[in-house]
Amino acid sequence: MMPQSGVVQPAMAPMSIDQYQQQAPPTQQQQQWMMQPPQAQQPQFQPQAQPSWGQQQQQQPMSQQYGATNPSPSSNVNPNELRSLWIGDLQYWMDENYLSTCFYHTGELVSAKVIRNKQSGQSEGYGFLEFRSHAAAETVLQTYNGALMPNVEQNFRMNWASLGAGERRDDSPEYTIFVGDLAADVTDYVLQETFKPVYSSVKGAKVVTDRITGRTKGYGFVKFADESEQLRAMTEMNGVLCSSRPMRIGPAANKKPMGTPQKGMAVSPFHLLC
DNA sequence: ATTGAGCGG
Repeated sequence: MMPQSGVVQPAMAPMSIDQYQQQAPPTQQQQQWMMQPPQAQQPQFQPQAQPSWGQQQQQQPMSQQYGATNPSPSSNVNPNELRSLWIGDLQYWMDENYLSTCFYHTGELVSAKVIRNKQSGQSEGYGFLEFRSHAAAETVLQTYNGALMPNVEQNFRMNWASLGAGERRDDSPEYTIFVGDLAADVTDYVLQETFKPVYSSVKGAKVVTDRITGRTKGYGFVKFADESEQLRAMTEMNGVLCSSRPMRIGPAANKKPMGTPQKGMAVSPFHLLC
C-alpha cells in the first residue's frame, strides 16, 4: 500500500498569515510545498533584525508562476553547496505553506518541508528549508534564528541540516566548556568574542535559551578545536568579565558520548537456522 | 534559571 500515493494537492489558495491564528489542522496531502508565489499581497512581518539581501531583496518577479516553461525556483542553485537548514520547535499546524510564507520574501527559498509521522500524518515538529545557495541559507540562519516567528510568541529555531543526506559537516573533534553566570544581554556572539581574541581555536559559542520565550537561561557553552586551549580557558577565564558579570566556568557534561552504543545486537536463535 | 539539542528523502 502506498498511503500517500498520487495526488498532491498544493492547489489551495495561499493562506494569508492571519489564517494561521485559527490553528488550522495540517493538510496531510502536502508532502512538500514547492514555491508558488502568493497571488494576493504577500504577508509581511518584521524580524528582529533586517536581512541584508543586497539588491535582489524584495521583488521576486511573478514570471515563474506555475508554468512548465518558466524556470523553476530550483534553477540557479548550486547542488554542491550546503543549502538546507533544519528548523525545529514547530507547532503541529505549521505546515509547508506556513514555512514558505515565512521565507518567501527572501526570494531565495527553493522548498520547505515538514517531517510527518507516516501513520498519523502529524508533524514531528521539525522540517527542512532548502535555499538557492549556501550564502542565502546562511543569511537566513543568522537573521531569523532566534527571531520571532510570525503570529506566534515563539522564536525560530534553526540550524544547518547536518544529519543524513550526505550533508555531513565537520567531524573534527571539539572540546567544550560550560560557562555560567551569564548576564541577560550575553548572546552567542558576545560569548564567542569573549574567548576568541585569546583562544584562536574557538569554534563557536552557544548561550542556552528558553525554547518558547527565547530568553537566556544564564549559561552556555564554548567549543574549542584545541584541547590545550580548552584546558587553559577553564582556569584562565574563570571569573573573567563577560559583558557585566564574571563568568563561572566548569567542565561541560558530555552531551554525546563518544562511543555510539550498538543496539539490537541480541542474537535470535532463528538466525542460527538460516 | 546554571550542563544544549530537535535532522528526512
